[in-house]
Amino acid sequence: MRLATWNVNSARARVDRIADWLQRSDVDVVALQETKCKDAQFPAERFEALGYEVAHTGFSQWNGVAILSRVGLSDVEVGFPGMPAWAPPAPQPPDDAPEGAEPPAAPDPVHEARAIGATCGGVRVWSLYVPNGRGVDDPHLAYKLEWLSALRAAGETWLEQHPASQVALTGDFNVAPLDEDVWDMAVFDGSTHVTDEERAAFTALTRAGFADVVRPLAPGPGVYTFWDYQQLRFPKKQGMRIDFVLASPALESRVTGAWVDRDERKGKGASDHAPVVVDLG
DNA sequence: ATGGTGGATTATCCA
Repeated sequence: MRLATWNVNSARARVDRIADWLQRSDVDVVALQETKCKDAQFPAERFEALGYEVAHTGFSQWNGVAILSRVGLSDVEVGFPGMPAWAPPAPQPPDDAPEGAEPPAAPDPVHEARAIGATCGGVRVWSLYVPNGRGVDDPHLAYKLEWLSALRAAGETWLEQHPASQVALTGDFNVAPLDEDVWDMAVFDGSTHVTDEERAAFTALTRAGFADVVRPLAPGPGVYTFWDYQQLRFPKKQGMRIDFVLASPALESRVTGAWVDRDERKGKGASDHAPVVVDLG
């Protein structure tokens, strides 16, 4: 069985490329992120025509995750259990607010489509789009760390109760765990993706029993999964390794191959991420 | 010093 993850940066803008890639790459299950569409807009029929079952969640122009599977797809679950919603910080009252005035109401939490799970050929596959922390002083970074912590807690509990289960936590983690996972650490000084806190949150996932099964078979430095559209980052080979397949022990033992499909980043109309592929025996 | 690319939605926000 061949499993993959791919941040497609819009399913609709990329539908031809995704379909072509599916036909070329012989993938049985693929987790997609950043579909950037609502469920009714997701081009499911296109993938069904290629023999895939489709599960998608998305309800805004941002985020959106999907799983396509040609080995059967069951037990679809929208949202990872226990994940926090983004809660914008409460606005501060104006300086000239009268004494005793009602403080501004706290905004409602924003529910986002960042996780979908399904059982595909006996493997529990989770397509995950970890929040972008934006900046080190931005409240989105605290949210990202909470999100990763909740993911670790839920995954850890699951593995304690189902130690023999085959589980893949896969997707765009928006974390570069090692210095070699960015082309130049100096450029990322003071930026998200490389902070100690984000790296610790990622390491906690691996310590909970979810191993990065791609790195040992596609070692760096210089192996990336994302290259910014700006500043010719791809031709200059200036990328980041932020997309991962983290496998439970039972799944890890099945891995026979893994690679980043860098060629898919080439040419006009490419996503800014490349697919990451894992073969299971 | 700024914008630099690309997507969704429409003058911004997001990555």
